[in-house]
Order: sequence, then structure tokens, then C-alpha cells
Amino acid sequence: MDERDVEMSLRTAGLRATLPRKAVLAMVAANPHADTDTISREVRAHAGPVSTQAVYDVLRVLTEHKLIRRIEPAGSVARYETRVGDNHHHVVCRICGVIGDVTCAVGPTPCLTPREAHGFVIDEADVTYWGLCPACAPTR
Amino acid sequence: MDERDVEMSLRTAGLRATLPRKAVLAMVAANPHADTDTISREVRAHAGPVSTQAVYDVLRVLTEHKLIRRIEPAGSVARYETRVGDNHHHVVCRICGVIGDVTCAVGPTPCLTPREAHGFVIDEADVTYWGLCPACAPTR
DNA sequence: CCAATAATCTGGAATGATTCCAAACAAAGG
DNA sequence: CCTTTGTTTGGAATCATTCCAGATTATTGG
Repeated sequence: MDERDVEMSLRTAGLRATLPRKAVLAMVAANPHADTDTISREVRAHAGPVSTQAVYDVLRVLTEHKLIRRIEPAGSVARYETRVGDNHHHVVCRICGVIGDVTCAVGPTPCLTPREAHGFVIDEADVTYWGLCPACAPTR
Repeated sequence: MDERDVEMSLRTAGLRATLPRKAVLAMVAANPHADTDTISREVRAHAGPVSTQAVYDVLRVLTEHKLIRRIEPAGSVARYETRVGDNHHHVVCRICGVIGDVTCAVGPTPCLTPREAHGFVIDEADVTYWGLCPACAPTR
């Protein structure tokens, strides 16, 4: 995702293309599953002084406009990624916490299957797989 | 789950059957998806003075021994339930936050399907459905 | 190019669930 | 009955995140 794409995405979403927003969006695109603190530091390293406030604000706005997705595995701080709307899930290593993407194996939007349960109208399924990553598995 | 069952469960798990533990376990059994604060207050209401510390300690111990399951939907505090080991999932109302159980529709342990992804060895799948509960759906 | 609007900055404070502490006390079970 | 394990008390600490409010700055439509 280069400068141009980033600006386009923001404008298409009806957002002003400010420096903090461009920097955060580019950063999230380049580092999937990064947490707020990492994003903050990286953004400052690459784009100059951006306040922590601004980073939180930007992450919230981008999430609201669905330019990024916020994921929150149990016991983890919030993390962000730019892959949106493609119904993929995550696998989290129980030891090191590293996160991987898992494209849903069963079809287009399979995990929404129980569209109706107890009268609930379901619109999204959030799937987190837990296990051991290739690096940590051997140690057990 | 009566007194007897509660004590049995604890003993079977190799745990001492103390008053706080019995009270917390009975409480979680009776009120699925309750959060720590609710559990604390209810336990004190029914079983006399039990410290907040004890409640947190007990919840941790019971979780470690798999007598209860801790669930943490994004944006929610930790909640607990006694249905364990039956591969069921949850549906959360986006408006009022109420949680329902969803027995997995696709078979025995279907959601573990991608047993292997990116070299990860997966041992558990955590599925949260998001939507609107019967009470909130009409309001939209 | 300029004004109006929207976003950001600063710097601090507050929140709120959860964890940790340490010493004293109580209870369970062999 | 004694030893071990849990619990109590009363704090304090952590840490991500949110909120605040006024001043400043940047973006963009006109």
C-alpha cells in the first residue's frame, strides 16, 4: 500500500487525508496485527511527532469507517489489520502470542451459518483459533 | 447444580471444597455468563462475606481446573460459565450485550477444522457471533 | 487563495478490571 | 489435632484506554 493508495482509501471513505491518518493506515497495512503502542512508536519513527491521542483517535475513526479491523484476542490488547470484509480469522500462539491469518476453509461466509440462534439476528462471526506457532510447538 | 454436585465437582478436580469455592461455582452454574463483579455481589448476598480477592482467586483456580470457562467477548469484561468441553459458542447482542449459547451446528468439533494453518498446531476454536438479540432487534 | 471546518496537540487526569502484596487468620482433611 | 492450603484485609500498582478543554494547525471546498 503506497502513499497514493493510502490517500485514496481515506478520501473514498470520506475522510481527510491528514498526516497522522496516512501514517497510521500505512503502518497498519505494513504490519498486520500490530497493537496500539507499536503503531504509535512506528508512526513516530517514520512520520515525525504524532501524539498518542491522535493515534487512538485515528485508529477509532479508521475502524468506524471500516478501513481497518480491530481484533481483540482474549487476554491481548487491541490489534489492527487492514484486511477487512474478507471473512478471515486468526490463530494465536498460546506461548508467544504471535497472530496468523486463517482464511475460512469452509466456503464464502461459512462461519455465519447459524444466522439465527435463540432469536438473535447474527451479522458477524469472530473466530479465534488457539494453539502453538511453528516456532513454539517444538519446545513443548 | 445442588450443593452435593458442587462439592463433588471440586473434589473430583482435586480441590478443597471451601465455602467461597462452593459459592462461586454454584453461582456461575446458576447464572451463566455473569461477570466477576456480579458473581462477587451475588456470592456475598447468598453466602455471607467473601472477599473480592477470594472471588478472583477462586475464578482463576476453577478456570485452571476447567470447572468453569472464562469468556471474553471483545469490549467486555471477563465472564464465566460452567458449560465446558462441549464445544459451544456464543452470540453477543451489539446493543444490550446479552450473551446466548450457540451449540455448534456443523458437527462434533467442526470449528477446529483448520487443524493446521501456517504451521500452527490448533487445539481450540473460540467463536463469537455478533448480532442483535430478540429484544433489541425490533428497535432497529 | 482563504475561510470554515475538522483534526491534532498538549498535558494531564480519570477510569476500571485485574493483579499483586504481605501478614494474620481460618478452615479442610488426613 | 496438626499441617497445609485458602481466605481475609487493606492497600497499592498496573496498564490500556478514554476523556477533557483550550489552543493551534492543517485540510479542503468554494
